[in-house]
Amino acid sequence: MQEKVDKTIVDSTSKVATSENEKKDERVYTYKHPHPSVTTDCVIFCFDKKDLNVLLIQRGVEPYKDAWAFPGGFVRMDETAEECALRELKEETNLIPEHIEQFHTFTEVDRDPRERVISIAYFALIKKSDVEGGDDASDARWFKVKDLPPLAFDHDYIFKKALTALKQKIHFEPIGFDLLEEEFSIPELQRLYEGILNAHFDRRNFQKKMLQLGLLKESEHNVKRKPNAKGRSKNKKWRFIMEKYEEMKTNHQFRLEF
Amino acid sequence: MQEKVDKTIVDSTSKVATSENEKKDERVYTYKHPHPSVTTDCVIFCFDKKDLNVLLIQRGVEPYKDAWAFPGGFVRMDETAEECALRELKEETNLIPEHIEQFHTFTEVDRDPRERVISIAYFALIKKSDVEGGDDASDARWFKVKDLPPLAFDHDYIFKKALTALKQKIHFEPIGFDLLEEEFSIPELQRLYEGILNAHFDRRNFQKKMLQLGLLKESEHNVKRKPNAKGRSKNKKWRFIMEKYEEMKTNHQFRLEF
DNA sequence: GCAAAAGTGTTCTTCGTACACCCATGA
DNA sequence: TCATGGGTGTACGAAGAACACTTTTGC
Repeated sequence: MQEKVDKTIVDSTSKVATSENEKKDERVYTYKHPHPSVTTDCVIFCFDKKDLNVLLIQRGVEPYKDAWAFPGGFVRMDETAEECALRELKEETNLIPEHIEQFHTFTEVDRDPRERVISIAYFALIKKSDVEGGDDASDARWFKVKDLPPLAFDHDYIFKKALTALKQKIHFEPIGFDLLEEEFSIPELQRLYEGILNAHFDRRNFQKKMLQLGLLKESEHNVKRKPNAKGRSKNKKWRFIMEKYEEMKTNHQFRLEF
Repeated sequence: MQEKVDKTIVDSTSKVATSENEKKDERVYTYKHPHPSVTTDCVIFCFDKKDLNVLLIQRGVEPYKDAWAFPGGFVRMDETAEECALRELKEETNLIPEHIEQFHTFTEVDRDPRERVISIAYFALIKKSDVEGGDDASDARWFKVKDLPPLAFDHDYIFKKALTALKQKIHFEPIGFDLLEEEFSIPELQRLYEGILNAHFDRRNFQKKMLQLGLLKESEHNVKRKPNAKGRSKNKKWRFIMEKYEEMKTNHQFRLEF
């Protein structure tokens, strides 16, 4: 009932800021109703030649000591969940993703054995070239999606949902380019799609479809050939035209499907 | 950093269950770190002849007194967010949805002026026949999606996301049937799709596509005609075959797209 | 009785799919 | 030099889109 809801809100608002004046370590926060902890977890994807990879961090303490888990941490009172996810990512792995996206919130009562923890989960995409430089944490490692170790907490389930969300999303939006370098070949792009969707496409049809979308342009660095040279040319590189995509999206002309 | 995260978890675990023995009203919950409140909000859709509708509840107290808002409330410590959404739905509107689905979690720091509140949002689908009987709350009312009043908090934004999520979902899964009666005509189904997707389809192509999916069967109550009668027959009713859909889904044969 | 809605099939065009050869690259 | 991978075009079939007439239904 509406009355009840608002009453509850008023109640729990009455936080007794017990000890603003005490020593910092002894400050506590008191509520008339129990509150869960809220964290974010981040499934970071990176694509390397043929394989989709995710970044895991090995836990140093109980519970699930030595098990692998996704990076994440507690949402602060002055930041949104997305800001939290980005901050934790930076702190724990020194990575700044090309794309980040909330995909699900996990709320099973016993998902953390210590206390009630609700986790808002994100998937993030990163280029391989961005990884070199970042990712200096010794307890962090990349794993092939097809070959993951056992994960802590409910992170197996989180991963499954993350992969599903990624697959769904890539059906509709050109987020795959966030996993590739600025310039890439069509076969690279195809391996990416095949890796994520766990499928196989005909090379020629894949290329035709991608080029028909009108979102790719040839790199200026491609070697130019004589107008009627035959057979294979040098490895062609392409670029994704973000502006074109934005334009098509606002005009509702965009439609990708694989 | 991993260390820091776990330390934080340990800290905030040290909840001082201050007063299990005191009078219930004076019991308080104390944490070493501030915790946000966590609520669920529920965007309930219902389809009526030509229009998609949502259920809103008029607020009785400040803030946003008299403004309209989605039903929802605080997540209890012993229930998942989905259980909470269903419980609140039942309590506030006496409705039991055909389908409920989490679509986004809203975490803007100032979305509630009183305190930090994170809201896990669901959309729910309900048949019109289920509404009659439920929905006895005097402060609740159905509104056409195309004609909503101003909403409380960030509920305008929540609604926009809910509608987008519903549109996305109905592209891929036959959840539209949860909004229709057990038996329905093809034109009814078409109006539903057109209403949700805000589009127009050719009647004959729509029917062809729907029947081709193989998920519909004729009602046994349809009047039978002579084998070679001409012209229009009586209004035909159809049923959705859930078992067939499940079968196709497990065999990865299903593919809907509008 | 009349206007609005609903049942019904065919044609054309578009898109997806299957498929083969030649050449560059690097082991 | 040989195997692998990459560039390129065409023909066929399936699916989507456009489209008219007749009958029922409800005002």
